[in-house]
Amino acid sequence: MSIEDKQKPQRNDRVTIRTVATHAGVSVAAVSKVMRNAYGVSDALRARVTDSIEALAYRPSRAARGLRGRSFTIGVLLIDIRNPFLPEVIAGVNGVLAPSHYQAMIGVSDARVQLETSLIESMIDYKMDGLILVAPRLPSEILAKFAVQIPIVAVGYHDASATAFDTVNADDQRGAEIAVEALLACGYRDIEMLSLGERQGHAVSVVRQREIGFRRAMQRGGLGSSPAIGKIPIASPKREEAMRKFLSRKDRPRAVFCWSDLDAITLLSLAMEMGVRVPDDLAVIGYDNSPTAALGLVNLASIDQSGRELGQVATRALISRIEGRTASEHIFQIPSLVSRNSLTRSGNSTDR
Amino acid sequence: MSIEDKQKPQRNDRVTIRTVATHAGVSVAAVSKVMRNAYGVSDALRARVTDSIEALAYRPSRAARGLRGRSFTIGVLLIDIRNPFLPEVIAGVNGVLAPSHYQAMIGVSDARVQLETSLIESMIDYKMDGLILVAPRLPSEILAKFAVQIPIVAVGYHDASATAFDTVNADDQRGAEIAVEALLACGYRDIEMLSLGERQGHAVSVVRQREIGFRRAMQRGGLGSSPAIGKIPIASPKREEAMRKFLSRKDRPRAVFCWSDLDAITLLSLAMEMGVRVPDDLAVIGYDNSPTAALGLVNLASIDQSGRELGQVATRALISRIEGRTASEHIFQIPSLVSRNSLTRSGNSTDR
DNA sequence: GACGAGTTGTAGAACGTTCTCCATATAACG
DNA sequence: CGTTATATGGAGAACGTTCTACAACTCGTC
Repeated sequence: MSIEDKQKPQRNDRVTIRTVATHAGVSVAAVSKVMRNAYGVSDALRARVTDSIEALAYRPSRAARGLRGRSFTIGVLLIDIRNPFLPEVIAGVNGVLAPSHYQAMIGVSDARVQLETSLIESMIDYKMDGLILVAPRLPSEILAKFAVQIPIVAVGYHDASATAFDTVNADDQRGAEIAVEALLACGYRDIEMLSLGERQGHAVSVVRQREIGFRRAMQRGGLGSSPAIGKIPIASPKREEAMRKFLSRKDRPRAVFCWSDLDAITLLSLAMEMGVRVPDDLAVIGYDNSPTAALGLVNLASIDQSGRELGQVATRALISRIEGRTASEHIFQIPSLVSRNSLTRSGNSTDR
Repeated sequence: MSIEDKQKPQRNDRVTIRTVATHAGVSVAAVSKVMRNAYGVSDALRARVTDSIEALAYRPSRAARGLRGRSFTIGVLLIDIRNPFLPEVIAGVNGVLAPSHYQAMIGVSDARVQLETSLIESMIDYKMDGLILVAPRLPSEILAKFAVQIPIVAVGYHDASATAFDTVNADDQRGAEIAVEALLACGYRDIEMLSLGERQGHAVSVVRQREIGFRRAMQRGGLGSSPAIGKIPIASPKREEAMRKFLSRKDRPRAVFCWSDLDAITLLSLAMEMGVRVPDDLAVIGYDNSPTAALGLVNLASIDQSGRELGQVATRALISRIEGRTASEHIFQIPSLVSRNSLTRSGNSTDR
């Protein structure tokens, strides 16, 4: 009320918790209590404070919150923003988060381990409340080390033995089996898989899981003990080259299971260009059931794992962990087949 | 056990600036100076401190930094993560940021003004150093209000009169003109545009700009003073419905310019299903030159605006603004045509 | 030797929250 | 009326940085 007070208001025009406290005629601690709806607040006080908050349009500073307590933000780490499967996961996360007071911040690692590490560290340094890592590249021990500092749920990361963090996956082994079974049911016997040729592909990755499922289903179907699995490079000039080579092989198989729609669609495209008829000369089945696969022009049969659902489940798991759960959870979803013309002329879509 | 507890004032094992200071035998302020490489540090001191930082694997807390000074993070706001054009922008941003000490955090607004506002506020509350807003929905006055609190660069937002923030755009009017000119050059005269039917579509949006360019080029080509512009709803059941209706019109035009590849590709797909031959019955030209458009199966002619480049330019502009520039900049890029089979049989791709 | 100028390092006050005590007021009980 | 329990509000110490003063020391220079 004295001269000092008169001189102070000229500072910053940011509305802080102190501004609210002054406006409501209560202490800073009281305002904080109301915000966190902590114990020991009378209805009258609560009303007065919420009114002031409203009137001043006060928003707590996330930075300051993070310094002391929770920041009400969860970090999402994406390996690659181009894969059309990932937006679905985000949609699922945002859907669950929307009605809550949490918000998602996304980091994109471009599949570089270096960047992945530094993004995770940044998110920890921001004191985010939890992390959803989508198909991370880092080994399990490292993730476990991070998980000590912050709740973590890994999506598309097969490590059911992890105790420090949760995992949410579609059953990729089963998905591959379903694909093979569908091909067998259509009468194809000469089947190969086209997988991803990555250097750092560890056993926990979805790709390796799909390979395992592929092998098992092939053996179970009596098609040899070590079925052929071709590797497609990631980067662009070599990628198409490898596919063309595959398509022009004289001993090209009759059907192919492709690890991802991303590659399956390009394969379909190149097949058309090279005059290889689908499905008459080559049946193709992809993975992810991406929007593009559903296009009439493309009409690619694919294994559907609902990215949206994966995102939702992961978010719920993360929140429960943030709120105190310590035992780790490992959740599986069962994928399903979406049949289309690339599998057989009587797919579920238009056939001309 | 209890003794250990007593002796454990070491509390959390987090390495802070204080830990480093103790380890190096200097003051906290000295460490801070080295970090910020501020004036008044001897080589000897610097060496000692950097050694300690290295030895302790110290990372400054972003939360604490944000509370006081810069946080070395820039926020990117995406309207919609599904549009394949946006990942390109992100790639551009990350490319420029990678060698610097800045990092990008992404928020997804799903085109909801409410969420857009709250994400921007959150990013401000995190004391991020700057914001890149991609195709924001908020009106210019509101953005200007935010821009007082934080440096802002808007991408895909046509408001060259804004003084509070920068804009980076492809020249969408010109892009539409190029599309029309290409159609004219192929001999088509009966041309319509398919645009986006959005309620809140304000004049600054790229869509409206493309409409303006379309009209101007049509008039210039002597094709009427108010050429037809159809509107396609965003949401999924009505969207396809509107396209089918368009395709089955008896007075269907001979050529169509579509505001986005997203819709153009679906249109192509539906055209095939309905037996409308492209380009023989209907020529189509899209916008964005998305990866899918380039597929042999799709072969969609499209206007290319390099999203990557847009992202790069925007990031550089933002950094220069963070580092002190106050005069606003409004940058334009010129788009170009990528001709493919949907425009004419002699597109630049395979024609059989 | 006194004085300024320059250089190098430090103390300590912010920043805006959370949250643990602690003080006070009121109610309950004997 | 004491005494004790219980409900309510507040003081103030963190949290980990940044950054402004300022202290201390070294050189020249007059």
